[in-house]
Amino acid sequence: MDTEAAVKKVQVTKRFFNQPTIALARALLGKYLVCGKLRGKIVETEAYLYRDDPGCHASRGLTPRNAPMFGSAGRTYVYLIYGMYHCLNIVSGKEGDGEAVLIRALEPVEGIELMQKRRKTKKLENLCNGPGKLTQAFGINKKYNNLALLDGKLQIHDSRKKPEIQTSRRIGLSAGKELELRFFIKGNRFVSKLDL
DNA sequence: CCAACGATGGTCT
DNA sequence: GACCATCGTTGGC
Repeated sequence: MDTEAAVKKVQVTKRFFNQPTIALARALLGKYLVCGKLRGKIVETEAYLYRDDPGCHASRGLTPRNAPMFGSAGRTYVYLIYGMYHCLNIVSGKEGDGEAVLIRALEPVEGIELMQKRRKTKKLENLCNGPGKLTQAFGINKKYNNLALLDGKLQIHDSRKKPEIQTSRRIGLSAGKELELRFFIKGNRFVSKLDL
């Protein structure tokens, strides 16, 4: 009873984003991504690091595309992948580091009808169980790039629950595929891939 | 069930 | 011109 309504409106603090990238990738699990009336629980993330991570967009220096990654923590980095889909990241680390956390999957919570319409399917498990799917369901595109999450149209809301976290290699990379930098809520059926 | 493949266009060399 | 932090479909079992 209680707190469902109250918890909904509590954003994380600015301090929340100022933790090391891997810690943030883990801390984001169980939190809520909120965009207008849409709301989803974050169930899967990946960390992208500056040092010794050839899979990171920032690993070969600043370019026009990856510039948001070198900004301050708590901003978005949205880019187009395979000419069709967008990926949503949350910039992390210290300014100039070039690190970020990729949001890979959500458990749909509110605004499910709109998600179903945009994704052209009713099946809940198929609405947000992948980085390209969740941006489609939430209507996230390049216009959402390089925006501050605090007080913006995209927000992260808090949750007190501490989910049980499982790790694996990251998905879909050629370089840096061996690193154990994927994090997801154990047993959650909205995760993009359960094996590995 | 699952492996293979094509779509599609921005980004960087 | 090659690469790509993906996804839906297809065709096999």
